[in-house]
Parts: sequence; C-alpha cells; structure tokens
Amino acid sequence: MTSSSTSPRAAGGRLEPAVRRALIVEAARTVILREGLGATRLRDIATEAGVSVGTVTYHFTSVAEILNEVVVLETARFYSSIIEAVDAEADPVVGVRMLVAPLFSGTDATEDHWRLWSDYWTAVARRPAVAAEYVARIRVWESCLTRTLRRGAEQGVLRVDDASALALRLAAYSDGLATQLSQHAPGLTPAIALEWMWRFVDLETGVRVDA
Amino acid sequence: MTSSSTSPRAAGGRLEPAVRRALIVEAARTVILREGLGATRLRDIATEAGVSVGTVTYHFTSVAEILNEVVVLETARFYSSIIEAVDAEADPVVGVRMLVAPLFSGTDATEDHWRLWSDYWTAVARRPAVAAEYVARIRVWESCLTRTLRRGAEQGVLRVDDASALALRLAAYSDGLATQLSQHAPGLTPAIALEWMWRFVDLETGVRVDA
Amino acid sequence: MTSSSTSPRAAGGRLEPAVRRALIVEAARTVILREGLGATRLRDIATEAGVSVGTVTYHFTSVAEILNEVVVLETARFYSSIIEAVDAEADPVVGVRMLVAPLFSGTDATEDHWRLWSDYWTAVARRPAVAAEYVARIRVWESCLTRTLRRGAEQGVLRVDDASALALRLAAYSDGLATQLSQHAPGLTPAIALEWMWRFVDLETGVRVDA
Amino acid sequence: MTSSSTSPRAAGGRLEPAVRRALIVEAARTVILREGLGATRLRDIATEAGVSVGTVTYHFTSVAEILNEVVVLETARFYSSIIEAVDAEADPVVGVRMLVAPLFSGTDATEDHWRLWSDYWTAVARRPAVAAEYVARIRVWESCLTRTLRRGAEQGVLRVDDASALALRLAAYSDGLATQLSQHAPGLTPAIALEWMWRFVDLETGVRVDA
DNA sequence: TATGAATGAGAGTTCATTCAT
DNA sequence: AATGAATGAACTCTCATTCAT
Repeated sequence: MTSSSTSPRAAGGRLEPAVRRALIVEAARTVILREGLGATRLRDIATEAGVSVGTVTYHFTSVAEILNEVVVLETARFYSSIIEAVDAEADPVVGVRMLVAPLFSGTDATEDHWRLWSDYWTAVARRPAVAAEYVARIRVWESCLTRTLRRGAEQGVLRVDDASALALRLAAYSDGLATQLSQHAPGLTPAIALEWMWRFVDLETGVRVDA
Repeated sequence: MTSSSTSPRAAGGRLEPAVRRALIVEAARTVILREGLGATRLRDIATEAGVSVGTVTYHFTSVAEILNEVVVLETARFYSSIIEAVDAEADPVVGVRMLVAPLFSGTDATEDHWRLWSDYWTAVARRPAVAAEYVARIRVWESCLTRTLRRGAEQGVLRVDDASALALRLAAYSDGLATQLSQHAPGLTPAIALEWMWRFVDLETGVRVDA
Repeated sequence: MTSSSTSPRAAGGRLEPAVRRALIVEAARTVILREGLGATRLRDIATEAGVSVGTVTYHFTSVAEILNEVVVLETARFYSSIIEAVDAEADPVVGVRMLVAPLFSGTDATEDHWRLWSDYWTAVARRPAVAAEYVARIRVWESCLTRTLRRGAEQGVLRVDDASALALRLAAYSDGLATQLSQHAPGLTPAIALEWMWRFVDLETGVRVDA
Repeated sequence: MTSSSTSPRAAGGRLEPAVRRALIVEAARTVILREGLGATRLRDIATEAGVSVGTVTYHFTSVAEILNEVVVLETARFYSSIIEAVDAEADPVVGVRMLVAPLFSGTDATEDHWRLWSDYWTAVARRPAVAAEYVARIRVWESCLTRTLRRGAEQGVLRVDDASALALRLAAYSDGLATQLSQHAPGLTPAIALEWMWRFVDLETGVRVDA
C-alpha cells in the first residue's frame, strides 16, 4: 500500500545525531502511515527504526516532537521542489497545472501524503496553539498558488478577482476531494478527482488549464 | 438541540435499556465535543451521564460501540428533518438550497456537527471495515442531494449531467470548506463559505440557487 | 527488626475504599521502613498490600499522596493517645515524663517511628511548600509540651522562662539523640538517651522528672 | 569557599586524573546543594563539571562513589582547619568555643554544610555498611571535642565527668538544632541556636564558654 | 439493571551504565 | 584521557474491561 519500507531496518551502529534523528523521523512516518497518528507508539517507532527505545528518547524530547518533525519534513519534501519550480515558471497557467496535478497523481506517495495530512490536522484541531506553529509552513502550497494566480491575473491570462480567496477555495476543494478519496467514495478515482479540479479551475478562471 | 445537556445529570434510577443507552450516547457526544474523540474516556462518559462505569459497559460492549452510535445519532438528527423536508419539496432548486444552507449556518450546532464528523472520519479512516458499516447511513445527505439534482435535471430547472457525481463534488467541497473553517483559515467565515457554495452550484448548474 | 509484617498479605477481596486505603497506607509504611522513603516503589507497595498496581492507583492519585498519608497516620498514631493523656494529667511533671519517655522506649515501634520521621523530613526539606502542610500536624508533640511546661511554670513546680523555646530545645535535643541512635553511635542506647533527656530537663527546669 | 564555582565551567582539555576527579566532586557538591542528594543525576554532574557523561564514569565507578567523595571532602574542608587550630589551642575553653561557634555562624557555607550532612545521613541510614566506612572520618569533630573536653577536665577548667559522652550529647544537640533550623522552626535563628549551645555547655560544664 | 472495586497490559519517560571511537 | 550515542530495565500513571455484589 505504502511506498515506505514496512520492515525494521537493522541500524545498530553509532551515527551522527542528525543522521539518527532523520532515520527515526523516517521510521515514525512509516509507523504513522501504517497505524495512524493517534496509534503511533514510541516502541513501534524504535522497532521500525531498528534502535532501542532509549535511543529514540535520547534524540528526541518527546513523542510529540517526533510527530511534528514528521509533518514538517513531509510538507517540505512534498511541496518544496514543486513550489520552487512553479515560482521559476514564466507561464502562470503552467504554474497552476504544476501545483494541482501532483495532488492527485494516484501514486502511493500522494496517498501517503494525504493520509498524513488528514491525521495531523485532526490531531492539532484540538490544540490551536500547536497548530499555529505549523500552519505557516503548511500553507506554503496555498501561498504559492496565490502568487501564481495573481501573476496570471496581471498577465491577463487568468480571470481572477481575489487571488488568495480563489487559492483558498482550491485548497478547500482539493482537501475535500482527497478526503472523499481516502474514504473510497464510489465512482471516485484520483484521475477523476484531478479532472474535477481542472473543471473547477476552468469554471472559476475561464481557462482550461489541463490542456 | 436544547435537549442536549452540557452538565452531568444525576440519573441514578433504573431505566429502560433503550432510554439509558440514549442518555449515555448523548453524554458521550458532549464529551467528544469537549475533549475530542481521541481523548474521550469511558470514565468521562460515565461521569457526564451521571452513572457508574459499570452501567456504561453493561449497556455497551465497548467504547467504540458508543462512539459509533454517537455518529449515527448525530447524522440522523442533523439531516433527518432536512432530508424529509427536501424530499417533500416540489421545487428542486429550493431543495438544493435547503440541503446546502444548514451546512454553514454559523450556529454552534453546525460547528459541533462538523467537529464530530471530522474527528470520526479520521478515526475510522484506519478501519475501513468499521467505516463501511456506517457510510451508508452517513451518505444520506449526498443521496438526497443526488435525488434532488436528478429531479431538477428531469424538470429542466438544473443543468446536471451526472447527478451523483455532482452531489459528490458538492459533498467534497463542503467538507473541504468546513475543514478550512475549523482551521480558522484567514478571511473565511461561515457566511463566505456558504456564498462560495452557492457560487459553486451556480457555476456547475447554471442556476443561482441562493436568490 | 521492625514490628510490622514483612510479608505480603493476601487481600484479594473487594473492600470499602476507606478500608483498602488504610491497608495500602499500612503496606506503604512497611515498605518505607524496609527500603527507605526514597526507594519506595508503587509496585512494592502493591505487592506488600497484596493487591495489583491498578488497585493502588485506583485509590490514590499518586505515590506522593500515599507517602504523605503514611506520615500523617504515623504522627497521629504515635502521639495522639500520649497527648490526650498528658492534657488530662493534673501534674505537669508527670505530664513531661509521659511526653518524653515514649521517645526512647527502645521498642521496635519507637525505632520505626524515628526512621520514618527522619526519612520524611529530609524528603520534604527540598519542598518547603509541601512541608508546611504537615508541619502543623507534626508539631503536635511540641505544642503539647509547651502547654505542659507552661502549666508547670504557673503551678510553680517547674522553673520555665519561655515555655515554647524550651519545648523547641527539647524537641531539637530528642531529634538529635534519635539521629545518633539511628547511626548506632558508640556507647549510646535508648536507655542512655532517655537518661540524657531527663538530665537536660533537670538542668533546664531544676526538677528531676524521672524520679 | 570562593573557589567553588556555581556555574558550569568549560574544562575540555586533558587533565591529571586526580585533578579531574576533584573537579567532578566539586561539581557534584554544587548539584547536590541545588537539587538534593536524591535528585542528583549523573548527567547534571557532568554538565556542571563541563565534561561529558563518559568522562565522569571513566573516573568513577558509580554515582554513589562520587556522592561519598563529596561528603568526605565536605567533612575535611569544613572541619580540618578548625580541628587543627583547636588541637593547637592551649586553653580548652577557647577550644570548645572554636569548635561550636562555626556550626551556627549563619553563613551560606554553614547552611550548605548542614544541608549536605542531612541529605547524606538519611541516604546512608539504609546502608549501615556504607555508613560505617565514613563514620570514622565524619566523627572527627566529635573526637576533637572529646579531646578538648578531656583536657579541660584535666586542667580543672571544665566540669566534665565523661568527655566522650558529653561530646556526643553536644553533637546530638547541635544536630537537632541544625535540623530545626533547616525546617525554619518559628523563633529560631542561627544566633539563637548558638546561644542555646552555650547555655547547654554552661549547664553541663559549669563554665560560661561564650564570654 | 446497576454498581464500582479490582485488574494488568501498556503507555511515555528517566537514567546509570556501557563501549566503540 | 575523553567522548557521547546507545542501551534497556525500571519507573509512574492511564484506562478499558471484568465481575461479585
């Protein structure tokens, strides 16, 4: 189901803290995807990382710290290269296409991403203070979309009234479609979801983006 | 809604099982809204219901059973009267309006509803088997919307190609907007979310529904 | 060495909370005497009480709560009857004798008492706030001695300038002697310690109390 | 006393074992005074000493060994110069004065000393074997007092029946007063405690020592 | 039908100690 | 001599579940 390894790696040796931390965060990601964020145990993370419980607590203050790192890493990994490329892209229409397409690629990586996202948001919904810290980092996709839409409006290639509002609508719609996908809504596939996204953009901006 | 007490009630006496179950489910709902589904403890439910822990486990096999009942009840209560009214409504356009408007009424009841929904779906996302049992009951809103859209298409008042697909899109969009609302996305209010829903329906069906 | 039982008691049945709490506190006292207050573990208390760990935590919020109860109980048990009798005693000289004599009776019960006392004070020395709560209950012996000395001064049978200061000096001296006893200072026995106490009282008040 | 740093020092280099051990013991003393003996962690000692955990365990077999060294050092430092001076003092009355006065000087150094002493004795009270090893070194004050009292008796300037017994009584009394001081007994200050010590010596020996 | 004392597995966290570098 | 990553046993506390009353 997931692209990540599901068996513990033997990692007995002594490593640089930064390296060990990264391995543990990676292991935690695997466990979260397998068990869910709420059912992710310190001991499972340690086993998955191929180290002892003590090693995990040696490198991290608490389990919560690990989980947060997972989400931050996930966000960076999933969006960073996309956003960089989009900001370097001259054509705003192509930029929108580059931002939306990866959300419903149908790959395991995409599915994993949405599952993590969903878990995390529900978890932090109860703790607004914690959430605030990460919203900024996580809203990067939306911000980039806003910039791109605004450029499209300036260049006259996209019919956009309020770029940030439209970006928010698109974020909401993609969130909702991803949720329905994770629920295996009848008749819905990633390809269809993506098609619907294009249709939404089309109706809103008057431009067929997926062409 | 006013029947839902938010303080523990003294309910010492001997009651009909059905009545006692209902009281416990009601108490559980209150606790879930206060603590979150993941932090809802059996003991808290018992205290909230004004009964002993033993009484709760006497009437329910497990905590999971109670939580499921809460969602089923929630769905029934939130949608039943609406759906009944919509199915009795001659005008499909009015029907659509009646279905969509309550989702973003801005009342506490609506907020509570979305919170429960959000919590629940994330929880069951890991247990497709459990989810399946309840999807049917929970998809009632979407089913009613499908019926209404189909009637609208038949009567020629709504431009609808695939009613169930459109209903699913609307469900996804409303889900996504509700999620953004719960995250306090900047610039988003229930009123704006509702306006965006109308815009979506308008763009999709060619009919201004909120007029 | 100690008068208390050193083997766990089988106490499987269901008991009134008050009774169970008392049994657990009693068990905790035994463990403290055996292991020391700083080395008293929840599991040891449970084992000693013949119940499960869960039963202990069901009846007590924390281990600290149990330890505090032990000291409060100890103080009450050790001093209550003495103090009651002293306050009812007409002759202040006899009263002083009744207060001092039990401190160095040489019995296991006395030895246990001083060991608990010593452990507890060192433990709370780091937490003045916690200590304050119990000082009042623990100063009962000193208060009674102050009253008795004052009566002796009023009746002209004891030469006492400042009753509370003298009571404090006697408390300090008895504390110090008890500490030396617990350290098995060479040439010191409970009988000698008691004799020295009488000598101290004699020198301070001009009255031979032990006659 | 000013040589005792209270902040961690950077001591990265390679040192003679004896020097490094001394630095670590010094650091441990600081931690014990700050946290209490029962809450003194190896890691804190290492941090305070400005070295790694491994360095501490390289130089010491166990944490217990460090703690013992702290007490031995403390005793030596606190009493050595005093005892040397007293043994060189011709007048036994002055000698007694020199021995007793520093116990209740009211300085931080004195307070620290009593705190360490109190912590340590409670800790070793459970391990008579461990205690025995150190009793000899720690009884140095008492031994010196015994010698001095005996000299006083021989010279006819002090009325002393059994010098070692009186020394023990004075040790006990000073212990008890120090304990009461650490408990902030109402109406007790170092000055008053010292006055009471003089009074005790006066009553026992018939000589006003503090004049 | 209702109770609540009792249970014990399992959670996160602490920490002295080990040992390869 | 010095390091510090790694260890794992042991700690307290949580909590759904059981069952005699």
